[in-house]
Amino acid sequence: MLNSLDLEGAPQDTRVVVAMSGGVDSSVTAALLKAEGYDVVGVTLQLYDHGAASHRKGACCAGRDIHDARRVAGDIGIPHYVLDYESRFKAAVIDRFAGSYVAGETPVPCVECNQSIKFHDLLTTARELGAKALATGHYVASRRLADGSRALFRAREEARDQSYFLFATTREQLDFVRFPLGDRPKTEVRELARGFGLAVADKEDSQDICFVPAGRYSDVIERLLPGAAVPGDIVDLSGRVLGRHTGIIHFTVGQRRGLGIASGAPLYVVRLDAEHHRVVVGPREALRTMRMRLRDVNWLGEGDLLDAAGGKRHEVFVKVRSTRPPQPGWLAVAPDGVEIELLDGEEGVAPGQACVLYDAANGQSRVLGGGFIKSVAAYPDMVAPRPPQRAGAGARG
RNA sequence: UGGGGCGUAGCCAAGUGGUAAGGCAGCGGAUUUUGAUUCCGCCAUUCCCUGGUUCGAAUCCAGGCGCCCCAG
Repeated sequence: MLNSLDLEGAPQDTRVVVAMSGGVDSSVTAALLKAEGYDVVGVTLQLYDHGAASHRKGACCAGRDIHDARRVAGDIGIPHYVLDYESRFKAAVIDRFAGSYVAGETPVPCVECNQSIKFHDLLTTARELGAKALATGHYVASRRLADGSRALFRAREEARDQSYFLFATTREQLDFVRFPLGDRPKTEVRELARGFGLAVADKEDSQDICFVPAGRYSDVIERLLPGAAVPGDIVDLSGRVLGRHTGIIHFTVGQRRGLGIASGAPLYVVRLDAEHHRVVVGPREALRTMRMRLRDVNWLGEGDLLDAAGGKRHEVFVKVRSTRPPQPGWLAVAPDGVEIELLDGEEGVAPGQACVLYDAANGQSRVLGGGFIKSVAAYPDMVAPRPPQRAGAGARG
């Protein structure tokens, strides 16, 4: 008989470390497990600046939030530790973030953080503390399969689903991590928070990059890597120079604002050429990507990726950003990596971003894994004629 | 200094007597636990200048200034 965390033993004999950010979700996670009788230990990671970001709304893991986490731990009666992960976080997340932009890519620091801090270092720490599991407040679900291993699924509330940021979680990590909120809607979590009398019950949701204090991520890069912003040309798809920019680190594929070029129609960043410090711009149509190559693929579907693909195309549903539903596509294992083809294409697909794969378009589909986008098919290759708007599309319903 | 054309916001541009469209750029906000996108809002008391006609002028007239083109 397994307990609510799919573990052997009674809750009171089961130590669980909860990663507490100081926000509502992780606080409720801790309170929930404590209420069930688990031996809960709260751990908060101090990840960056002590003071600078402490009063900023929607941040986590520094200053004010650490105090909130400590207070919640005290209120629900669990031991609480604050661990200094600043240098680890800087090396694994912030430095790589900056390097990625300099290389003309667009990083997803939240994935890096989950991958190398929360589910790596913190997981090790949890084991050292004698925990049988590490629980977080992420909105994602994991379920025990027949063979005892665990699989990852989207959250019940699709709008809250955070699986995009967790695709890189390995099977081993998945076996140890639990997500008690994955099947609960946010409104219920807020209610639980009030029910438990948590001080953070009405705290605003976190958003934006946590370690960027005032919203300008490029300031962080320039502080970290002086001289990283190299001015260059803004060119159109044919190479004609349209203007100048102050550094490709200020841009990402799909971006419209900030180009400062008045042409009749809006211009979007189509590609970043790090080697020549050029920003390539074009019309919105040029933003559509049909194919991409992935690196550092983490496969969480059935069996081995090669077996799963079986030498042929494998139907998948694809997310290239957190805020859009999975789109239909095909996965193929090529000699030089995994290639994804999208049926309808996506706009503004940037190298460096995550490409996450699912087994269905809707509902709590299973996360099949994903990878980082290494390259996208260049625009000229992509002018494959799109079918005209189906006039009768509505008739089929 | 012969002829022709033009001058409206940072850029493009509609408006030919009735009280300054629109697009782009920019700024601000909403949305978003990555970057973007998207959406919403703001953005010329004034039309190169001066004078005139008119109840009323970006629009008509005169003069000036500035650009552009064609010139045997």
